[in-house]
Amino acid sequence: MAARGPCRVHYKKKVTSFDIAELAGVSQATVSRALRGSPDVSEETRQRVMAAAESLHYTVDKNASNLRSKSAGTLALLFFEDPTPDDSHINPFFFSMLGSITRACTRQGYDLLISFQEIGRDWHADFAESKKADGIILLGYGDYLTHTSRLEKLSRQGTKIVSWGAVMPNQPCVTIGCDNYNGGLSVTNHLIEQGCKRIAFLGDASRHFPEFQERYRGHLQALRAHGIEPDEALQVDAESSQYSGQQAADNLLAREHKFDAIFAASDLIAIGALAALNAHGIDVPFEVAVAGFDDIPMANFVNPPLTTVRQDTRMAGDMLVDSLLRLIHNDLVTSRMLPMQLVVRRSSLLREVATGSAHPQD
Amino acid sequence: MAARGPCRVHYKKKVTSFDIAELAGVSQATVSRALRGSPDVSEETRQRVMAAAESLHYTVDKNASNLRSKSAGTLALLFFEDPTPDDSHINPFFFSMLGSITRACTRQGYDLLISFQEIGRDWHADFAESKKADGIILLGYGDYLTHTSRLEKLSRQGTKIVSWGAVMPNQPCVTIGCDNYNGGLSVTNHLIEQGCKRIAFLGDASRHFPEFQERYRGHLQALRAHGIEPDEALQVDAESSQYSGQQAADNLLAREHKFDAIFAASDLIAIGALAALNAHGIDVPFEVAVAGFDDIPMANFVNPPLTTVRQDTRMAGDMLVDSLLRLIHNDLVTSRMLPMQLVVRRSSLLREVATGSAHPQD
DNA sequence: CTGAAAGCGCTTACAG
DNA sequence: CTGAAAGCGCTTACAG
Repeated sequence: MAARGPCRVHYKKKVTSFDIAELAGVSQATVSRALRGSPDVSEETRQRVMAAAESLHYTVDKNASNLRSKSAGTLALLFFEDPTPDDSHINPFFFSMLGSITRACTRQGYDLLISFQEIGRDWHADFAESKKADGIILLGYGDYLTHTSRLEKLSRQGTKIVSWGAVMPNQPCVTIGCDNYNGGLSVTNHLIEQGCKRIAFLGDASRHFPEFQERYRGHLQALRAHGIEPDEALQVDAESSQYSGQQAADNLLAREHKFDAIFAASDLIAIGALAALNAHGIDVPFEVAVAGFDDIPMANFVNPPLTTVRQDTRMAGDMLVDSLLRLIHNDLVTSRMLPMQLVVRRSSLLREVATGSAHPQD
Repeated sequence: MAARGPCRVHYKKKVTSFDIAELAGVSQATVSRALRGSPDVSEETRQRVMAAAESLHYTVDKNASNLRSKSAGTLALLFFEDPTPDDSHINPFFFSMLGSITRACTRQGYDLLISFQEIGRDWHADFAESKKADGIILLGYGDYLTHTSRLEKLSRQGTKIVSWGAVMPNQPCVTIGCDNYNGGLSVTNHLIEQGCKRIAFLGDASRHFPEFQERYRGHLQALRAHGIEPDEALQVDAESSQYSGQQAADNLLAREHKFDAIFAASDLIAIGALAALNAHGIDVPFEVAVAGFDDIPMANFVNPPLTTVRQDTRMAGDMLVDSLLRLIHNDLVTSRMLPMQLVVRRSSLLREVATGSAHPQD
């Protein structure tokens, strides 16, 4: 019985470098060299090999080449944000990062593997992860403390890791992050300049969320610099989600402490707060000014448009990939802090300010 | 000179299945079988192998196993949304999909490679893509027509592809999508029930955007079923972005045709329209009711909360991965349409309706 | 149920 | 500048 139908696919034998070698009239080794751009191959030979490869739609088998050369040619992106029941509530900010990281990888000739596995749960899966990729990029607003010991263990095993987050001493791995402290500082300076005196902070400012903590530090510093005594009753914990922001704002309103501004530790929190204020019939910005952090694309389209701190996701992605590759090549790498930029929009505009433009940093 | 410092890393020899074999006192072949869960291995042997593997932190080398078994163990996710200058303006809806696709892959033991390369540009990169992964999942609200011929070519070369999009005859590949037609139908039915008579449609309803086109078809059908003659002046092209939605709404307002509702082809468009209406001091919903499509997480947090059509991203992701795997295994696969659900929120509520619950479909 | 052996498709010293 | 050959770490008939 002649095989037909489902077996059809087997007839098409895989094109290998030997096929190209034969067609180009060279050895298989030379094909490999030519295709990898080795300087040892004469230009004329290379041309012939390239043409042969093209004509047979040949591409190098990644598995074979990686096996042989002992590099995966792949980086892994691990979202370790604390899981929400609903997958969808991931910070859009990280989606921007995803874009820039992907492009940076492509530019560098690496593939990008992606995973949402919580690093907190399945030790084995993480480890497997570390063997499939040459290195790992960590992304998330999750609880750092629960991850720290794990990170240290992975690092000790030689896994190459860079993380987006708070650039601080004693981080378990190379970290790239924005200048959260000065971001917090400029937001609160701006709110004070607008005449706000009782500024609430929405976000968990504990050691578990070092980025929020840094933003809060900047906030406190700005208050003190203006002779305003911080009031603990004006800080309400929140994770980075609209829902959490909404709840935090509701909490704050229930406390019946007066406040004239909200500085939310992230745009999602700010947008949740906006919804809560709205539901209570409170006018933004005239009764309560609001500012966020991240400058997600939506920030410019909520009502009113949200004052926030822009992080340069493009540069962040480039730098994460660049740092990881240096780590992989055993080059020198250090953690780095990226500049940020205050973006003033209507949600905090009580007085005239040069609109749309960045606020000068102090 | 004894090597030190940077060479340190070479001392740590890679753990292979031979090491496990020795430790467990079996052959390397048995290690492989035990770890892959072959029924040919006695439970007792398996236990011993597992323990040995664990104690040496051994994990199977993916490159080697894939090379041998001739499968990449990897699926690729290709975003082919028409590129924006700024990476960040990708539809959050697809981020939800990304989450569910990732999890579905993990469940099935596949890795997920991700790429934003526009399928329209680099033929070679695409082809390479297709060799690195066992199959490709296509995601995007981009212009289908420009991609069709390319898809057909890839399909003909035996590349396994499934696409998220409009389920229609003559699609170049297996397609999973939601019921856009009935989605459009129920939105417009709902708006009419609320008393709206002149309903604008914001979105490119041409063959280039078949999903929008289907939503528009449903919209027209609902109008006609209620004896309302569609007015071409009330359809304005828009791509799926807030900016484009804002512009479209501005355009619509400039036309000075009266309208009492906007049905936006996506939530991003709707949110842009909301911003435009706002800027013009037009009250939503009482002067103009607004509805979108997708139910992105932000839809519930804009002001007012947005009526929209929910697509089940969880099921969508499962189904995309499942279909692709069937395709890879040469099983029978057909395109499938997923149910959708109208979600009524304040942006379209002119009369009393059972709040928060789904609107009964007609 | 287990082992010995072949071989997946490359890369890279080594030798010329 | 090129070729012959070894070998990366697995999986899987094949034989027992």
